[in-house]
Amino acid sequence: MVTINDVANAAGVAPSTVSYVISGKRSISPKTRRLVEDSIRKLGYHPHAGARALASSKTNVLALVVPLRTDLNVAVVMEFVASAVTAARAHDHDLLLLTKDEGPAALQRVASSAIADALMVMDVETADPRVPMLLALDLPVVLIGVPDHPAGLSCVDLDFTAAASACVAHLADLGHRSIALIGPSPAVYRRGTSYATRFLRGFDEATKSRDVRAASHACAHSYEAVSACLDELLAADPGLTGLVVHNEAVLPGLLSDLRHRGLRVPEDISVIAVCPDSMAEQHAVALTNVAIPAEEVGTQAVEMTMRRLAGHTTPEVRLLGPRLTRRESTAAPRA
Amino acid sequence: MVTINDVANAAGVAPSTVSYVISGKRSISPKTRRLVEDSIRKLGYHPHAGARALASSKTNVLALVVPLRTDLNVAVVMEFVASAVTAARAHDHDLLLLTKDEGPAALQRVASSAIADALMVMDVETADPRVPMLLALDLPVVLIGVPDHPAGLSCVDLDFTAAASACVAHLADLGHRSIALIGPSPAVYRRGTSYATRFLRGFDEATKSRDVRAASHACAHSYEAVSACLDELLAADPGLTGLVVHNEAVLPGLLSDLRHRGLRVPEDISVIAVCPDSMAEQHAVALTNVAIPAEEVGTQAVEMTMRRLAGHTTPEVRLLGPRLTRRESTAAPRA
DNA sequence: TGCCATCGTCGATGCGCTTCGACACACCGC
DNA sequence: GCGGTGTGTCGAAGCGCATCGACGATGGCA
Repeated sequence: MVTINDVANAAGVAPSTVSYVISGKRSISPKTRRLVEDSIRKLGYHPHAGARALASSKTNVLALVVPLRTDLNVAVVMEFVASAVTAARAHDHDLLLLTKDEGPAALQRVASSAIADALMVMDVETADPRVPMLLALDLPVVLIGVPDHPAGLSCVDLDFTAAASACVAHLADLGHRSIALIGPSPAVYRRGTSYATRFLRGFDEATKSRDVRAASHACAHSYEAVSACLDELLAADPGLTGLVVHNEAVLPGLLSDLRHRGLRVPEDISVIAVCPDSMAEQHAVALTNVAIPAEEVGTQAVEMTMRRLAGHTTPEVRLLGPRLTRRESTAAPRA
Repeated sequence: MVTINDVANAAGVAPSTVSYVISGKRSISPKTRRLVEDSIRKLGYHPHAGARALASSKTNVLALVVPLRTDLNVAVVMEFVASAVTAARAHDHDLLLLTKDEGPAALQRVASSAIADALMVMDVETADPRVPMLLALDLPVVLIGVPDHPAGLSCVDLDFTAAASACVAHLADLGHRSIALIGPSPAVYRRGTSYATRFLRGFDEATKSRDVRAASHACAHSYEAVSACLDELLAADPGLTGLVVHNEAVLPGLLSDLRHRGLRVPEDISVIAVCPDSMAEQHAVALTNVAIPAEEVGTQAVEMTMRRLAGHTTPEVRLLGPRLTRRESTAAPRA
């Protein structure tokens, strides 16, 4: 292993000088800098992460807590993770992956072992049991999602309430008088997942204020569940002409089931989805959608984290405005 | 921060004794052990990861290199990652996420900074440029996939060649005389992705030996690409009755396109997919499939890594046997 | 020419832990 | 009762780095 001493010897300077060249925390003459940098390159020197962490109490590692559930949208989670890794690397940080399954104790462990400098937490629940612990942790924490009482925690997410409004407004503007929300699986609601709750709230408020008949239904991933869900919704209101789908996994099954029922999209029924754009474009009938900007949320989460690490102490709550793209799956209902 | 000294003081022993209690590397009297363990619990002591890494040159971190591409199956990647994290935690290790985009240099960095104890590398290519570098690294490395010259590297993956054989055999046994492979996107083949190449080879060999007319076609994710792909295949051989789909993302589009063409599954055309079971079951017509055992591969990869870390020096290549499940999407062709 | 301020570099110290050799004590057999 | 063999515990050293105070050199100004 090549150490800072090796570099110092090669360059004919003191180890501390090498350290200052690397960190830039003291001024260095151009001559010395060149000398040191050449030696670093020549020897292929990389500072020992452990030693650095010990001496500086900074690990340059961000921990990310992800849900392992398959009832969440894996594609979105993956996209988020990917952009977070990339953004973290851009700030010279690495990403450590934790699972929600490990529970609050894992957060304790990471914090008190000084494994990471900050925490990013996905799949936040309305009354998330981890929040009090996170507050006590005195590490910077950024939540992806918004719990009921974020207190001193930073949060970032799509504004799902506004997203729901946008969906309802789009359909209502087209003239739909009866629309239904097909939501995530019951388990997601049951544990009070932040985004599901917020979307539902937005949907309820918007349909009420637009004077539109509304129904909503949680829906598991299986084909049977989708079918049963449509059965119920159509039975409850045969005049249903608009569907807001806040459950990406269900889309393929839903569309093919509609076809089986002889319901054409958008002629007989309009469908607007909350999903990544790539997913919306992938269907035979391209879907009107509100985008889930997983990539931007990931980037933002990292940026907020880095700001906290840089000393910004005031937590921010950032809700990204929804972006609705009209494609082929929505139209005015037939008179 | 509570240190090993605090624990030692609280327990009335030397710091080194505390260390030995934790590591179990020397025998400790039951009395002392209890004393120390109580203090640890009472103080909520967690060893400082950096200090530990510095002193022992072990980080208890596994690095995993994942592809960020969206032309790979995100669900499979996610499932793999999830099981790897879980398996790693079971061995008291954490998982650091790297992206393939960072290139070979990132592997160097991780190795020489002593950020991780071992590397797991996904999305391996036939002639992967990272292989020579990995060999030089003197960290344990486990590849997910099999390059042309694994030399001294451990590998684990589904036996895609055998999987292809199984698919062909299933269709041939049912009586199909003309079948086609719909593979991953052209880009995947172009960069020589290990699993795609191996599957194609297996497909070619099996169709040849079973005397079945065969065609194969790379296929991008878009609906247009799927459509064009089917156009070509059906034009080339109107007698086509069996489809082997080695591209999960394309399944929904493919199935709905077939329906549009008036081709019923399985009456007019049989479809067998290579995809996770959950995905196969999710379609209106449940799909006969060869499972992609992402979870088991993830677990195995970690187990192999841990074995290497434990001193097992001989690299192993482990190919998991394919498991075919017959569902509703395959049947004998009509006479 | 002499003094002070500034800039660039150096040495020493300590971060929290593991590990090695040393050591104290108890217990065995003769 | 003595030497010998373990067993359990301790103290010290050192892992590779960041950081702080100190110090020499250089240049400006009087």
